[in-house]
Amino acid sequence: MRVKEILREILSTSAQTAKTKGELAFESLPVFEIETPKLAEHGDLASNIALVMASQAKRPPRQIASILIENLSPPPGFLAKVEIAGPGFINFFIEDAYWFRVLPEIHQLGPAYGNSDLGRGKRVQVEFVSANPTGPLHIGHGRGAALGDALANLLAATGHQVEREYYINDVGNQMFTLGKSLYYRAKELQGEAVEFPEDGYQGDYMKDLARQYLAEGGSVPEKPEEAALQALGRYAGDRILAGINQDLKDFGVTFDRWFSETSLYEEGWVERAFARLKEAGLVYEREGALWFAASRFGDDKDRVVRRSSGATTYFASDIAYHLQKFERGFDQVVDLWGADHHGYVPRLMAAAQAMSFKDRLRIMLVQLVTLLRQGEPVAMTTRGGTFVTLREVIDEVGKDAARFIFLTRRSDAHLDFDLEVAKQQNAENPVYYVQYAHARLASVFRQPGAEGLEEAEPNQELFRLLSLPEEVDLTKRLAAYPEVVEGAAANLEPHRITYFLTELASQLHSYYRNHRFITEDADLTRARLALVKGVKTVLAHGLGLLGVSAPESM
RNA sequence: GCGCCUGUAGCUCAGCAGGACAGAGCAACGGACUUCUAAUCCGUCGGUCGCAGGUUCGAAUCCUGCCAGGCGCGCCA
Repeated sequence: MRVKEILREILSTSAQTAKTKGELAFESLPVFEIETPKLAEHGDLASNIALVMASQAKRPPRQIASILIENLSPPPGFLAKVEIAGPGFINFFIEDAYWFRVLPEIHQLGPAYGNSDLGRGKRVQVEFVSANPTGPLHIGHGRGAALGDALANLLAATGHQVEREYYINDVGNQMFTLGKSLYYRAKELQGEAVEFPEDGYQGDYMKDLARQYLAEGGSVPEKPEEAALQALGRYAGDRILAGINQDLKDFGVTFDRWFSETSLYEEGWVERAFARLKEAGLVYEREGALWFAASRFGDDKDRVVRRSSGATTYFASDIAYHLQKFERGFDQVVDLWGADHHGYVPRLMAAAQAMSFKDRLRIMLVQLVTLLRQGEPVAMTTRGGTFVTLREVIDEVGKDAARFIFLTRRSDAHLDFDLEVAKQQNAENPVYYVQYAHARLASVFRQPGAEGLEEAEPNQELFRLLSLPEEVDLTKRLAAYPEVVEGAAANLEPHRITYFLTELASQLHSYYRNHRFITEDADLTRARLALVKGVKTVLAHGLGLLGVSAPESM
């Protein structure tokens, strides 16, 4: 059992005991915190229980704290010291020997240390990237990809059954525009003086695609007839999607399912969604169009789902898609969207509420990435064709550095991504700092002096030799790891892992620099190797969650 | 005009669903390699937490109002 849980239990028990003995009066035990204080003098863990009980018990917090401490019955060898501090905090100092219990646990669990069963039995879907197949992925998509993948990893590590999904908008106008763009680029290549349409996709990738199309013997009709353009659009869409798939693979991201919007129509999901809303009286006709009464669920206004032309809207597809998702039985669905779609959230949530799966849907917004090159912003628009692709970023700075940098920010904060900084392999680039810690340890275990010793079953007696403050602190950090993973998963915040790893690496580097692990004393060596083996295991686990490699050497 | 996100050290950002004197990296300055990888370590310098009120025993954190930056407000996707 974890230290925090033990404390919570003995504190609750103490309060109940005091109540029974008539020393404290309270209706029900209020919610209290147990947390790691910022300052070491305040102990390993501290609780505000006395402060939050004060109003109910009608006594000063410090007095309550003192009563609670008197009634405490901790397990033997657990507590070194308990203090009342400040306004009434209870500070707990845990026996060093107790912390070292985590080391055998890590050795035993190996790469599974850090996993938990928090989400056991829960099916979760993470839908991310879902970029329209009208052009290559750009750097903003990269952030979404890194984040979605790390989230999925976190959820999987905490015992959820996770599915990664990519939604393909392959219906409607944009496929037609894509076909039109291909058509005119092909005509240009054939030497015809045509004028490229203003609403076409300007990027050079369309020229490449046209070249490829012609090289494969594709035919270009005389006139831009609709059917021909649709076919060209499908061709281009397929090729672009294949490119996206490849880019994502090289970025370390794979999906369990690529979901086609078209299939929603083929399988009747859109009609099913309409029928369901109709039944509930939430759609109506006006000016020839069909409207969903989104304003009844907190949206600004009602929204069109079928235009007067008879064509359904993107929103209609999305309602149907989410209905389909929940019919698949997910306990939770996480949608990762670019922040430029945030205005769309209320209407989808309105639909979710109307169909009563609102509490199972979580829409996360990924703020935009401002790309810099040597401090200068780079303008990006897909249509205008000026943008830095994810492919370029992977080629220039590498998958590991890119993913790590994307995950050093909260998702709802804007991100400045400087290509030149990301490329540098120095201290400004935290990914190498963490990877280097791992590589250094790998090197230690390759030393002749480490032979055989690392295999030794670590026993508690041995850990008495770990008396340095940094050794105890490092162990405490390792012990905290599973909780950090759970917190990151529960709050959908992968950046917590990034920060944890940077701190762990920092502690390790400092320890490494000041002390030798392989020493004259075989027992001490054994103990220290057991400790740093634990560090190495946790570093590898954390990097794995982020989708960043843990190199054996650098 | 309305809505969402952001505003913490010169720069880039953390701050764990309010807690004890606000943290890290970079930059600047000064040190440390005959020793398991110096992509490292040690030290110094640096902040009215955008501003003003409010709630609380206690606020960077919650509420209100301003200010600044970003994004979005279609029978587009």
